[in-house]
Amino acid sequence: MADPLAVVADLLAPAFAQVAGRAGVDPVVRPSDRADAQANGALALAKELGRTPRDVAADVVAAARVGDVATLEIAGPGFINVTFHSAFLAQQVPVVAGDDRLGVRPAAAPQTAVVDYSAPNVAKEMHVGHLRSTVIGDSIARLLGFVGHRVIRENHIGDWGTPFGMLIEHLVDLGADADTMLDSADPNAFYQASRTKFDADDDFRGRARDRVVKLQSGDAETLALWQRLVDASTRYFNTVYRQLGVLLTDDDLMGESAYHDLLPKVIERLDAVGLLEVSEGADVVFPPGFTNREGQPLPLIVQKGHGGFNYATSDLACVIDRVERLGATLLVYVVGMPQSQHLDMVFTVARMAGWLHPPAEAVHVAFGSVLGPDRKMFKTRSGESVKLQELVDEAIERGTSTVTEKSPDLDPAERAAVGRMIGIGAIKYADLSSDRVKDYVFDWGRMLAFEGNTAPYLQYAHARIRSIFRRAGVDPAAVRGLVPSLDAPQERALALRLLSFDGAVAETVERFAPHRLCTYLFDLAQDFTAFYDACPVLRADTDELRLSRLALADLTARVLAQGLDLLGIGAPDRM
RNA sequence: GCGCUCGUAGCUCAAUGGAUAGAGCAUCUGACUACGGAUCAGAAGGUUAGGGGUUCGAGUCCCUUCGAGCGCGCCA
Repeated sequence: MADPLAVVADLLAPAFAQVAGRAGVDPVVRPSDRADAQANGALALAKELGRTPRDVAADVVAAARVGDVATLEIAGPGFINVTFHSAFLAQQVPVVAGDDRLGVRPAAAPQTAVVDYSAPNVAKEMHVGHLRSTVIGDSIARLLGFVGHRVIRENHIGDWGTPFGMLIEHLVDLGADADTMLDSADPNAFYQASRTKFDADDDFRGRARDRVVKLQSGDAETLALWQRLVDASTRYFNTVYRQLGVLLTDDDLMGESAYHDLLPKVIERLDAVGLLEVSEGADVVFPPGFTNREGQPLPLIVQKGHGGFNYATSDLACVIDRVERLGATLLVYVVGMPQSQHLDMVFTVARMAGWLHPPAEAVHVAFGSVLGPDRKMFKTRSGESVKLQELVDEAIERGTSTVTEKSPDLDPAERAAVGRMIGIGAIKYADLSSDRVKDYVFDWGRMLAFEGNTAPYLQYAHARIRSIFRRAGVDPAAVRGLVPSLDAPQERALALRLLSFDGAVAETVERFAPHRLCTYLFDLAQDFTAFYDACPVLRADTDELRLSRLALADLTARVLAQGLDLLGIGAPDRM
């Protein structure tokens, strides 16, 4: 069982090897608009063999044993067009339908993958900036798990550092009122109030600095106060996470504080391998290839002049912890583009120090910004960053009101659940459906539209299929062993698309590119509506054809639901 | 100044170095008393920002110009 394109690639590989006289020639099988697929390998091979591409293609076709899978045809300068036998496609449908993973093959080499995402700060608001990391990271965690990797989610919250001196002192000053302040609707208020006091009050500033020292040295009372701050923020993060429907829980928290004890060790170990240098009073490492404004070597500062550590140190401790304690072989950082140079330097230093070495690798899954209607950074009218909580609330509200309008007969509980699925799905899908390295414009109207490449369109296709089954009175499980008829072109196209889920997931994972999966699901939904329009299901001419089409519809619904789930999006049965 | 990312149809976006650059929205034309019209079929719309190069083949790789955004020693 596999994607038909992968099947034909495997079948062509020996023929290419025979013609080339060596193994390891890529048949270069790609989707095609001229046929079901095309193999482009002959063009590249012709150069190597000093022959014409068409000659090479002819030899490959002659040597290929594709049996009853497909027909091969040479076209153009030397493409090999592949047309699958409909019987082969039909026979593959129940194989995929009978598989819990819907034909998706497990990863050839399962890894232990740490996915670092979301990363909000304690005592601060979550804003749009956290949206992308949270949504993309969650999808990648789901995808990696689905293809069989061992996934460790890590939420690297900002829970350590000098600001905690003033935050804790402010907590002390508030006394009995502290809890209401901490749990107030606006987490920024607490931070702002302490900041204001810090800037205005010399005495407070002094206490805050003393408090940092106490915190660093592990003073029990201070740690207890610190813990109250962390707990309050964690409660707040969790409400947002539950509303967003992301996987993160308290078990995934791995804040900066967790690495605190490892920081001196990082310095020692850098020194031990001879990488540590002193520059302007600070301990630094100079990774090659990085320069500053003046064109001089750019250091990664691991210990400040006054002896404190900074984020580079804790990021290095992170690498060590993930590789050595967790046994990670894949370190995924779902962090915005602006940090690319910093992460690049950290990875480089970690490699130089011997902490990050094959097969372990680190990947920066970078993403662009969320833009407002003016195509500038998404901000409120007053120039503040948009609160994630408000965005989520509005999404649910908008989703719910569309459901109320379109399906007034749903009972209130289901309406609320479906409204949330639509609103949250819309936000997530808008974020995931374009190439993550690019910026995108946040636009309620477009993301909630029922037309076009949106979550509601996909959810609707799913709901419609479920509706067919309710009407048909047929248990979906009963049609899963059927070999469907693929006589109509729409049936055949739909079947081929369904069988390609495997390949779509594979390339999505390989490139950490959820938008590839989105494109696939949109294509699938379009293939389905074309099928639905042209091929009557419940009114099919024969019972056999009715069941055959129900089988295709059922598999479509399951692939849609599974695909959406991998994006972290729900698929309602009615909407 | 140096570095990174982006620039594709009116708009929003696709396109693992492969044939004639594809979708959706909007626009226009058509279909069906509709298995949920939240539909389907079709048309029109392009010098892939400009220039040069590599390649059998470039939106994609390299160089360069222009434009946009973001970084660049003790914040995270």
